[in-house]
Amino acid sequence: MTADNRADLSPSAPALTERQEARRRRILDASAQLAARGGFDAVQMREVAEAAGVALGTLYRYFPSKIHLLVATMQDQLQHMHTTLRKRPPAGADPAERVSETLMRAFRALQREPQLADAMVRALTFADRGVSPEVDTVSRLTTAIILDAMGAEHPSPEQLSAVRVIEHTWHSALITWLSGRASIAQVKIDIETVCRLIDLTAPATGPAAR
Amino acid sequence: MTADNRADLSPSAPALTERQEARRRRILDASAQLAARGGFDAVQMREVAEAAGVALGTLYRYFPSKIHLLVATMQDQLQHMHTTLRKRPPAGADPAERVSETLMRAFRALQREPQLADAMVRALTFADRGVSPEVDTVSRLTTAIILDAMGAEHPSPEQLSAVRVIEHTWHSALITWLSGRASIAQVKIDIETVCRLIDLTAPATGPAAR
DNA sequence: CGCTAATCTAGAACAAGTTACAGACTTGAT
DNA sequence: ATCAAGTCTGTAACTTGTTCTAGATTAGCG
Repeated sequence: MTADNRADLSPSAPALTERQEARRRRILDASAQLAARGGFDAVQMREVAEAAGVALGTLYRYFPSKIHLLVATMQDQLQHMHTTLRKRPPAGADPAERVSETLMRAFRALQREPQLADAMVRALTFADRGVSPEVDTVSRLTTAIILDAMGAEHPSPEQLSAVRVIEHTWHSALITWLSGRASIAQVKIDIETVCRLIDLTAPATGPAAR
Repeated sequence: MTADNRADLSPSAPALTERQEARRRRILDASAQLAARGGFDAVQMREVAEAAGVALGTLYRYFPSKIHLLVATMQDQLQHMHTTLRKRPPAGADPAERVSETLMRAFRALQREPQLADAMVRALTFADRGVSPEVDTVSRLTTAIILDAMGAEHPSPEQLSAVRVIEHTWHSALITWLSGRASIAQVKIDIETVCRLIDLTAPATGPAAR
């Protein structure tokens, strides 16, 4: 049913043919599958190409580097997550609760495929200037998810700053968890801590506000 | 004067001879110099070895991977920074101000050698489990710097959480700046925003408190 | 259909991180 | 001073990301 929900993501893309769309999908799937097995290192370009039934040169035509490929994989997964989350919005009373609930839900999803998470997050933070547009897309998706959870249609600049800081914390906390330097509980605490910033920047919330 | 201020950093190290200490230093200096020129990519193990006047195998004996080398380089630089900062403590009135002042000072230092910053920060966030101990050392150093700025001798668990979130934001904001996705001004805002968490967790500060 | 440009394939080649190894040099203990 | 163990050097080989090339296929168009 959700056949073409990425159409508006890259308006610069020159409209792929059906076979090309299929190739792209095979590549992304192969990437995710290899990543789920062995993390970042297991996503080897030759293996991705073979698993996707595509020549190495073609793989590089679609994704100009391993980092591009993995960031695109992350885009793909985030999209899933976003639609999933929209179906069951968080139930918390205030925005801070809803955001941390949402992020913890995402976190639990990542825990189910820690190796995949490893590959995607490492690629994301390792990406250099050449991948900025793609990384930015991921960032915008993440922002959208958080704003959704907050229920902020027209966020103030202050709220946007808070969201940025939440994103920073989210990425960095994931990294500490993935590299075994922080426990799941620790990540939870960090997320809840940073979400307190939302209350701090809330513009007169509550029923009797204004 | 500050001849041996890293003695207590790695009690597990098996006491190097003088020549070995000198080799280690030459390697770290070569690493920092190459990094300052061309960032992460310019730190090539063969070149580091040559610049340090050491065989490739020896380089790998001292630092088992490029990531280890760059994380150690970061340790080294952080140490400098810490002693520098201790000389002129931040002047702000409340802890949040002092911490953001300190971090902004560190940020300005990094701006002077953006390529070096790139190499170190990318290595830090790309490091996997095998480098955890070293990355942890860097993290502890950073924590110490922040706690120093806060003036918190015996931080509460809540305060420690805030510090962790500040560190997350610090690292991730640096990355967005290094990859050209955020301006210097943006980083400043993010740091100031996250530092507000400190007030939130302050245990009865000020003379007339409680 | 037949042409042309773009795309795809297979495979070689190159770059840089990492490993392996044989022989020379240091170190520390006796 | 001498010996054993450990360290360092120089160099080649291996791995995986990336680039390149020549020829086959495909897509769009008249």
